[in-house]
Formats: sequence, C-alpha cells, structure tokens
Amino acid sequence: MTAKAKKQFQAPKGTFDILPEDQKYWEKVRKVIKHVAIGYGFERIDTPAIESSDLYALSAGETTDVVEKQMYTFKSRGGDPLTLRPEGTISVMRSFLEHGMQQLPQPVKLYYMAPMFRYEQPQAGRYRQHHQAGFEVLGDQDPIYDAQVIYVCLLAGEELGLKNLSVEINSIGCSKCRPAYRSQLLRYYRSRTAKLCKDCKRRMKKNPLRLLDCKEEKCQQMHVNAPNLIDHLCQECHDHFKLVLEYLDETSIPYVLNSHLVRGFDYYTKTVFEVFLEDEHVEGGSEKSHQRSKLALGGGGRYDNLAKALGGKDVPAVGGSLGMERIIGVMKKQDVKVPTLFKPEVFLIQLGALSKKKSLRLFEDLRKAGIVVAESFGKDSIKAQLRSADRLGVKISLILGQKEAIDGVVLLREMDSGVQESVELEKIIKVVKDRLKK
RNA sequence: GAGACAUUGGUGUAGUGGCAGCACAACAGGUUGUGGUCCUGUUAGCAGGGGUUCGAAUCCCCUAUGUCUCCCCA
Repeated sequence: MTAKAKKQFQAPKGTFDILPEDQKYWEKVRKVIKHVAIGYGFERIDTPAIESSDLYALSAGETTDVVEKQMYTFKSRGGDPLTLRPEGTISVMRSFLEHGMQQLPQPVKLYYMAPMFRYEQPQAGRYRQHHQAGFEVLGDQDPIYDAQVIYVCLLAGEELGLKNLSVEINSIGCSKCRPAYRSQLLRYYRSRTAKLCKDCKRRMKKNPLRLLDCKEEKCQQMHVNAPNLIDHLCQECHDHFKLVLEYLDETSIPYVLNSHLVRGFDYYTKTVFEVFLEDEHVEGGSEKSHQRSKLALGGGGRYDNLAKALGGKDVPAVGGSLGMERIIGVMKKQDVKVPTLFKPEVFLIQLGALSKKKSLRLFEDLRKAGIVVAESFGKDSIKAQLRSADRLGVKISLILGQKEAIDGVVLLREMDSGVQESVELEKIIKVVKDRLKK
C-alpha cells in the first residue's frame, strides 16, 4: 500500500477496526454480558442505530453537551432529521412505548449491546463510535430494581475477571424536589458568582447541579458549604434512596456515596450511579493524579420521567450501561486471560494435483466430524505446510500425498514425536479422534 | 471549543542538515515428499503538502491522525 493510499483511507477519526487478534476479548465480553443478563431475566433488544432527532432533544435535555454538540444528525430524504444514537436508553424506551410493552407483565427487563455515536475529540478510551452494553428495567418503581441494575453492572465486570471495581451512588431527586433544590443552590452561588471559575459560570446557566462536580480548588471550597442535595430530597425520594442503599448493603458491592455525582442526561431522577475502576498504579501519588486515575466504566440511574417526556404514560424505569471498549481496555491491562477463538487440532497437508483435489473433501469430512482442522492449501511445498502446522500448534498433521491419494490412505503425523503412520482413508476420522483424546 | 506533545517498512526502533539502518514478522529457498533451531535471499518505510538550504527523516509553516490536559462522557 502506498503512503498516499494509506492516508486517504484511514478509518474515520475516532473510530477503529476490531481486528481478528482482538476478537477474543469482544467475544468474551458479549458472552459474559449475555450470561449475566439472561441469569437476571433480561431479554435482548436491538434497536436501529438511527432515531428521529427530536427524540433526543425531547428527552436527554436540549442543553446537555451530547444533544448540543455531539450528535451526528443528518437530513433524511423528505423526512424528519435523523440522528445516530448517542446512547441506548432512549431508544429502548421509545421501543417500549411504540410496542405497547406496558401490556406485558411488568417490569420488562431488556438488555442490549450496540455501537453508539458521539461527535467529540477522541482520546484513549473515548471514541466517536463506541459500544455500550446496557440493562434496563422498565415499568416498576421499586427501589430493589435500582439495586439490581447496579448489581448486574458490577457483576458483569466481576464475571469478566476485573479487579478493583467500585460504585459511586447518589440521588438527584425528582421533579418535585429537584427544582426547589436547584433554586436554593443558585441562591447560594449567585452571591458568589465572581469567585467561580469560567466553567462554573457556564454551569450556573446550563446545569447548576454540575457546579458541585467542579475540580477547581477555589470552587471546591465553596461547594463544601453549598446546600446538599441529599438533605433536600422529598420524602418519597428520601425513602426510595434509603431502600436502594439498604438493598445494596445486602450485596457485597463496595459502594460509596458521592453527593456530587450528577449524570449527563436530563432524564435521570432519583438514583444515579457510576461504576469505577480504582487504579492501583498511580504514579507520583499526588491527590490530583489519584483523582484522574479513576476510570468510569459505566453508569446509569433511574429515569421515571423519560416516558412522559416522550409523550407516553408514566413508566418508571431504571437502567445502566457499560462501555465495552473501556472494559476490554481494563481486561488487557489487568491481564485477564481469554480463550483463543481458533485453535485447530489437526492440520491437513496436500501434495500433488490429485491430492490437492481430494483434500477439499477430506477437510470437510473432518470438520463435519467435529474436528477443528486448519490448512494452507495455497502452499504446495510440504515444508511450508508443515511450518504452518507447527505455528498453529496442532497435535496432528495429516499428509495426503500423490501416493497416498492413489492408495486410498493418508499419513498421520504426530507433531510432538514426528512419528508417522499410514491410515486408511475410511478409518482416518475415527483414528484422529482417538489420538486427540490422549 | 481551548492547550501540549507526538507520527520512520506490517510491528518495535536507530538515525539532530550529508548514502535511511537494525530487530521481529511475512514470503521464498538451503537438490527426491517432512515443521520447530540455524543460514541465505526477497518484499516493505521518513503521515500529507508547502517553505528554508548546494543538500531535509532532521529546521520552519499548514493539514491529517494519535496521545495527554481541560470540557464532557462510556
């Protein structure tokens, strides 16, 4: 490939190819997510990668970063503008309402694994197309499902062999108590606006709850005395949150309350949470670098108002999602072992025109018998083919030469010892199977 | 949207203004139809464009991509 062609045809910025060598990680993650989901009664749902653009403006919040500047939106011929989905929850709710799933036994538990699209500056662990695995429980307001969703997210990580996972949790109230809190918060900060950093001034207008999350030291000093959301929850939200925590106490989940935790979408109510990896290898060890080392693997929360925002009836719901790229990144970093996908046991070698023709049939007979076979039929020298066999680490090579093809036999070579014997073609499958058992 | 650093064969790298080298990988050989180790050979690169210079991988500018801070998020 010339340099020019390479330049011209790179994968688009912030996207990447998942190459064969990495597929084992993806396969493992998909398998474990599916296993955990099914174990907890979640059924698979797949929604389109495109949705009506209005869907997101109505639900996620028009002023959220994602809706404001991270969506891939385009005109569809003659129809409403479409958007490549930036997240999964909204599509699931849209589908729930569209297909009248309120008529099913409640709650409806759904899971998905799908690519998401956001226009932003790529960095490590942050892409324009990334994959999320999500769990949603729709149609039930019981706090036990908040706890279950959190548990399932963490469990998926643990079943994948990840260490040092933890959960941060908070309640951001509901449409009854949050507005009141918000105005209290604004009152507190309004007198102190001058001292706030540039970003916080913007946050005051856009999303006051985010003020609490600021990392600037000066701002943080102010946050200490700011009104605390937890103290301003209405009775219902308070009781709900208390129960969520009590249920979590029954699990082994290491959770931490974080009263500053706020999530990026407007549709969240009551419980919000994030799954983190506590990184042990912090260089330098300063407090700042320690904070940075915390990597968010996923998050979620309750979204009781989403259905209404989409024009449906009240559907209380809670869900969470995990970033698959980030999980795989941690698996590699923590050196989690995953099985190789293609591990042939037998290698079929052909020599000469006649046996080359016959090898296709023999290969298929072996495969049909459940034996994992490999070949390099395109190479004609026995040397090259044996080298391939060796590289693949097979136990047995079958050599079908010109002589053997005529005599109706095949040579069976044990790769470790180099011992060879001639076996009749009709018996070869049985013999190979016996040898592989040893 | 703001700032910093980076980019040399498929991969990892050396080369600070004077012949682009090394290792691994890949491919082909090392005399009849036999792998690993070894030996030989082949393929393949200065991200793209412009500028300075007798001469640029090297210095300057622009672009692209990557990485890291912010912002935000998975």
